[in-house]
Amino acid sequence: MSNPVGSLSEATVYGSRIGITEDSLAILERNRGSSEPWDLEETKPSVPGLYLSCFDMLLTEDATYVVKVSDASPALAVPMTRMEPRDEPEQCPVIDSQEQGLSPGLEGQEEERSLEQVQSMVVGEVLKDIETACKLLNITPDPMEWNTGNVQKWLLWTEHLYRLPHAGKAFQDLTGKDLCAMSEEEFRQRSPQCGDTLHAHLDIWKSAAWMKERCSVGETKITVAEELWSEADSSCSGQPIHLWQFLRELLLKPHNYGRCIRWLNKDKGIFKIEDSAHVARLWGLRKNRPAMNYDKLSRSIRQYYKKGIIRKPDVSQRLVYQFVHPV
DNA sequence: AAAGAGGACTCGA
DNA sequence: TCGAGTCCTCTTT
Repeated sequence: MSNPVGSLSEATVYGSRIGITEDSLAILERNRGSSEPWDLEETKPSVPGLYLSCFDMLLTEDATYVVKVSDASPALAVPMTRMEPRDEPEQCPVIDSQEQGLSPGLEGQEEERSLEQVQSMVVGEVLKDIETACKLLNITPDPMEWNTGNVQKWLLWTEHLYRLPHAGKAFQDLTGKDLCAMSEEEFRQRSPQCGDTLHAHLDIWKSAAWMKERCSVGETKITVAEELWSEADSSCSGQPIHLWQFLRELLLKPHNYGRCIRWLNKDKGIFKIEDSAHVARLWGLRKNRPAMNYDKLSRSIRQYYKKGIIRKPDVSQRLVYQFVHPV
C-alpha cells in the first residue's frame, strides 16, 4: 500500500466532500498543512450534489454511491485525475462529458457513472486508510469503542498526520464515547488551535464506522449461503480482494450490478458477464487500475481455470463462466 | 469484431 | 512465491 500518511490525507479531503459536513470540509482545508499533495482550492468549484449528508451516503450499499446530481460539474475530472496520477492515459474513465459532446441522455448516464466511480474510489480509499491506521494503532475503527488509551493513540496519530499541535492533554481521560458526544464547539474549547480539525477527522471516522455497521447489518437479510460467501467481501475485511471474490460481490448485489453481471444458474454457480466493459471498469476501480479492460480481466479469470476456482461451463458460451465450487 | 485461450513477462505484497 | 496486470499471438464464435 502507498504511504498511509499521504494517502490518508488525500482520501480524507475527498471523503469529507461526500460524507462529511461542509463545515468539516472547510475546517480540514483551512488546517491542511502545506505538505498536502494537491490544493483543494482548485478542486472546490461548486458541486452541490457531492455534499451529501452522512445519512444519505451511509444508506447506500457497498462503496458505490449513486447520487443524483443534476448539475454535476466537469470539474470533477480534476479529483479523478489527481487520485490516479499514474501515467496510464489509455483507458482513464472519461469524466468530462461536455467535451465529449454526448447526447443529453448519454451525458446524464456518463455523469452518473463518473460520479459513482469518483465516489467509490474516494470512499474506498478512506476506508482503506482508516483500516491501515487501525492496524498500526491497534484500535477498532469505531470511535465509540475507544477507551481513553485508544483516544490518545488516535489523537497522536491525527496530530502527527496533519502536523497539528499536541492536544492530547486537553482530551485526557475521555473515552471514544465521550469524544463522539462532543460538539465542534466543545472540541474548540478544549483545543482552540486544532479542536475543529480533530472534530472534523473524528466525523470521518464516525461515518466510516457507521458505514461498516450498515455493511454488515445489510447482509443479514440474505440467505445463509450468501452470508458464507459474503465473508469474502473485501469491502468489509480489509484484505486485498481476489477477482473471484469481487465477481461474487457483484453477483450478490443484483440490485446494483444485475445489468452488468448476473447469475444464469445460481445453484451451479454459472454466471454471465452482461457488460464486459463495465465489469472491467468496476474491477479497475476496485484495484486502482484505470487501464483495466475485459481482455486483462478475462486473462485473470482464465488463470483460475488451472486453480479450479472458475471454469467455463460444459456448454461454453461467450461471457459465461462457472464457479467450480458454488455455495 | 469481440471473445477466448494461453505463453511470457513484470510487479508488488 | 503468489496473484494479478500487461502484452502478445493465435483461434473461435
